[in-house]
Amino acid sequence: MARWEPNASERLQEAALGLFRERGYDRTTVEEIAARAGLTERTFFRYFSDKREVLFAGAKALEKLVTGAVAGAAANVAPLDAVAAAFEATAPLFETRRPYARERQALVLAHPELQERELIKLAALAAAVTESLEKRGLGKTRAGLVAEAGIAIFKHAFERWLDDAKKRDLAHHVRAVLSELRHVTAAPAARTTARRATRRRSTA
Amino acid sequence: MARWEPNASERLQEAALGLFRERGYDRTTVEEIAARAGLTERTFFRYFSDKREVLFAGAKALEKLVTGAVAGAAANVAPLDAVAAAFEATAPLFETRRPYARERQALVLAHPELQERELIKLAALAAAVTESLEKRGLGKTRAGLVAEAGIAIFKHAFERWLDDAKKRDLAHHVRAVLSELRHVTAAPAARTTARRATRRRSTA
DNA sequence: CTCCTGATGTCAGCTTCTGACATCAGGTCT
DNA sequence: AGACCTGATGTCAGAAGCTGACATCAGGAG
Repeated sequence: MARWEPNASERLQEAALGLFRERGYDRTTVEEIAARAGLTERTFFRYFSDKREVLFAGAKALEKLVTGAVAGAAANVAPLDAVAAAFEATAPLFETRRPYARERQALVLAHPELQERELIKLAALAAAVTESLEKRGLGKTRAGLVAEAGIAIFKHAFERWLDDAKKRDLAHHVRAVLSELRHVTAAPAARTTARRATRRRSTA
Repeated sequence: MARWEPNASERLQEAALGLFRERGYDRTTVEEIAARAGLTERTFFRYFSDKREVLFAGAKALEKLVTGAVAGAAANVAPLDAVAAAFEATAPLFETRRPYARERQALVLAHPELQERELIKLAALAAAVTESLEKRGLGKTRAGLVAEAGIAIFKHAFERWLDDAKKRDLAHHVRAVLSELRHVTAAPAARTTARRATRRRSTA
């Protein structure tokens, strides 16, 4: 028989989420979270470096999944396609949790401090993907751009997925958004139909 | 004669930067910053909503400049070009301050809490640009993608500009990075020379 | 049986940030 | 002129987040 109840971290996460739902994020203290989990404030801070972090426990797993997929992509796949495919591969992580994801999204959106944390997690993910791409031989800037484009695709795909009345899966939206990105970044040679030529400086 | 020394906000910014340089960010308290500026801690928090914010006073001006330029771009310019041009237009804001920008960059890079703040400022900028693009008739997702691509271009261009031994201006680097982005997001029809066809699902 | 380890608790303290209220020079209104 | 208002600042108390140092103690290792 163990000395303490197991799964302290999970208990803290559940307690936190419950309290945030009931009272809101700011009106919940770390002491209250710990108490609900049967622990003390000090122990909370041993598991999570700060109050926000309790909502981002899954970030490391996501990062590993994505970077692994990028690293494992066939060498002849275009970098952006490899990254998009890697994000498609995360669909199973979320598939069964759409209601939870929606609730979490609303919570984060309502609190700038949580948005900041989300943004730095995504930035860390972008950095990790960048590194994977550099190992495939891409230059630093290009690797960074592709990684950040991938993050942008993921963000918009995720948002669409959350709101999708037709309940199509995340991978579907990733493909759709990738297609839009390609459309919108395509070089502006001949746009729509009849237009006077646009004055263009030669880039690069 | 005024009742108080003028330019309280500027004095606080200077005091903060000086102390951060001398002792480091974490070992500087808000009370010390205020004291150096001849004010009290309470007054500091009247000018800046938190300790980090004192380093981001220029963000609003940057946002106005960029969104203004996007809104004022000719209607026949491709959205991504309009956004890139808007970022090129920010060059004068930085041109004379390369050493300061470098120091600030190092400070932010060394402190995750400052990175978070920088990221959310960029996200706000992206949101503002997105709105400008929507007014030009772009759909929500496309506007968001273009804005975020623009931010990515700006970030990498800025980094290159900081380190550029040849001291070329920011606009030059924006154009170069834009070109790289276009290259790297181009649809992968016929890549380099001899390759076996890549299996591709039809997107969208 | 003893010792060590590791998860937890206890406690004191610093810093950030906020609300409530006080102060008071200078301009405004009559 | 004199009363009054305004707005920038100061003072004070306190909540909450977070940290370092040290104590506790069940269970495993030897």
